[in-house]
Amino acid sequence: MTSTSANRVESRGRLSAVDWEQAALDTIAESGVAAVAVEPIARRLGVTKGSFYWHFPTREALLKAALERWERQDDEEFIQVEPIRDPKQRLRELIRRTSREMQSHVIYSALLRALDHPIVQPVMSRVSQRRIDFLTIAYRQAGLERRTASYRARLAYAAYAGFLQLSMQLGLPRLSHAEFDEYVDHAIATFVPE
Amino acid sequence: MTSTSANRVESRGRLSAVDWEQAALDTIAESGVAAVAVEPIARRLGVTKGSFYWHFPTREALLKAALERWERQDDEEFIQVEPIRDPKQRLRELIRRTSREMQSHVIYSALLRALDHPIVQPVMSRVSQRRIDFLTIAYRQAGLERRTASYRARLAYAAYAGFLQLSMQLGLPRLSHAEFDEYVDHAIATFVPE
DNA sequence: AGCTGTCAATACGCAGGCGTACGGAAATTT
DNA sequence: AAATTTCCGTACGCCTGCGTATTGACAGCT
Repeated sequence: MTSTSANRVESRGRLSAVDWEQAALDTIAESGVAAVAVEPIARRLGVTKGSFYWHFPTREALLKAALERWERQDDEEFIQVEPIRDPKQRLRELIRRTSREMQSHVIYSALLRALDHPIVQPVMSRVSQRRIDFLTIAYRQAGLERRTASYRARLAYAAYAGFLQLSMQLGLPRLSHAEFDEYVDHAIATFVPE
Repeated sequence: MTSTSANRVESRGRLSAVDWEQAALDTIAESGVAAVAVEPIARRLGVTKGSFYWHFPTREALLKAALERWERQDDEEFIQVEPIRDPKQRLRELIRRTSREMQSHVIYSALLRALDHPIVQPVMSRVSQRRIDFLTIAYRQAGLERRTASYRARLAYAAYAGFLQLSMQLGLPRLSHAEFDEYVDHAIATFVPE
């Protein structure tokens, strides 16, 4: 549950910078980076621009702060899978998680559509690199040769990114529940050795 | 070579609707769908809005016409690989082509970042569906069971879409020429049976 | 009670893009 | 050559979003 509504009247009377950052992230999830505009978000929060320009010097500053917040949250989420000792099991679990609670990947998907933006780009670059490294390590531990592990990790990650795009926006694959499970199993069989 | 410049002065004196559509496609390739605006493209073509609103009733109409043009061009391009009889060979060739002349996939990548747009969405839906069907048929001919072929096709296509996004905008994978070739070979080994 | 700092409303100017109205020039037809 | 069609320029009004300036409301401290 992200605080989607939060008319500040019914919560507390004043806003903080964090409120604006969270509202920006909600907006990104719903309508993408381009929708992060001062006046619309102000309306959403039930205030006017006057509030915003007290907390932030500019629109870009809000975007930057929001993305840094997201990046930190994202790191924490990834750590949950790390303790799994068996690397293959860790990879399978990773794929399964991704396929299920995609809601948490909505923002990633939205940011993927804004990779040309100068503020978004470095954030995504870092996040993607860390995730690919994570995969690479797992593949190495699973016994793959160094370069092979690297390629496989990149490939699996590309599939992840593409899958998000296609399923979020295009509704592809148009599958039943049972078929979807089979699809995920197929992905695991294809990407996880043995 | 798309007609990137084409100051109408030095070609012919007047423009047609097709000129505007092509300019729109060039703009999409360079700066994305959001950059398809009347006045900037008019400046690019060396005319004013007066011209545009003679050929098109609205901005949306231009976008629609441009995308329909692209969709037709895209279909023709795909037919080139179709005559290859051996399905596995056909799949390999498809992957190789995609990895090389990515320039022709620039527009696809740009449209992928605008899947939320009501005009873009149905076009991409059709194009993606046709391509996935194309892959599915190849996989079936290669001996895969019906549902397995379907899943494999979707998975390979997701990898294609994700690869485009990551490589176009993020510069990932950051590989040398030799490494890149190995990477492509790895993709083929992973996605094409045997 | 008064001061001060914090947050927000109002009002303004500016820029860029959309769409309209109208008029003019050049090419094409008759 | 005159009329008509085709194409384009100019000027305007509208809207939306950015950022600034100014003023005001309220809280906490003294």
